[in-house]
Amino acid sequence: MNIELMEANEQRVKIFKALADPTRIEIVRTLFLAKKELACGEVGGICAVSKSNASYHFRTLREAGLIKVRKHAQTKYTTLDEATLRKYLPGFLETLL
Amino acid sequence: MNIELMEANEQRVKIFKALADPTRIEIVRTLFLAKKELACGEVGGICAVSKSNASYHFRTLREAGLIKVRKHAQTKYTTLDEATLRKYLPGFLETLL
DNA sequence: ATCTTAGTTGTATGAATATTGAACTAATGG
DNA sequence: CCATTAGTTCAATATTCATACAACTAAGAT
Repeated sequence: MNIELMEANEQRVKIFKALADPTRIEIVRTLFLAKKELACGEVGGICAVSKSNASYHFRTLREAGLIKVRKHAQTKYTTLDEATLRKYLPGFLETLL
Repeated sequence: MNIELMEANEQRVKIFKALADPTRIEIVRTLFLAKKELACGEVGGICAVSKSNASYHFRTLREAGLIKVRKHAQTKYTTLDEATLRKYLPGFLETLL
């Protein structure tokens, strides 16, 4: 059982855990469909979550490499990290259409 | 927020939960690479899991629609459910190569 | 019939996750 | 400087999930 495979599988598990939640699926779906950046606070407008909970979901997605963050003033704008998605889940985003 | 989307997302969450575990990733990977059926008891030879634990993992995968089961005598042979995989995760299996 | 083999199910336990609310930091605007 | 806004962090709680072990069912084999 080689080491590279184990590392790749760890990454896969992290990604699947990150997507194994309805709120986070909705975040990813919104980011893909709207083709625009999303701020943490806007998530509350999509699903019914508190801001601290939204922050937690964003961190989970970020740590899995699924989103990237750009900071401007107090606001953090997130976008999908397409490189990760293409590497580990090619074709997945299109199934959200 | 329409009802069809919510149902599809529930299914997505179920699938991602099912794949969010190293043992189950290995099972899926083995089924794909070996291109043969796998019996519950054989899982212990791939990862270090007890038979009841292997049974639990198979149930999780089956309930997510990721594997199909064929029974012969006492043995249950599983294969990937390619329809589900193609619908929700097209291109994923190939990333396991 | 008895023994063995393959798998399931129940219960218990510990680990990981999700959610909340309050306190906090950092940037902005008056 | 003070108030506001956006987000993070912490502690507490609730829920879900993974694992183990024992008891069980079902199908064969002798």
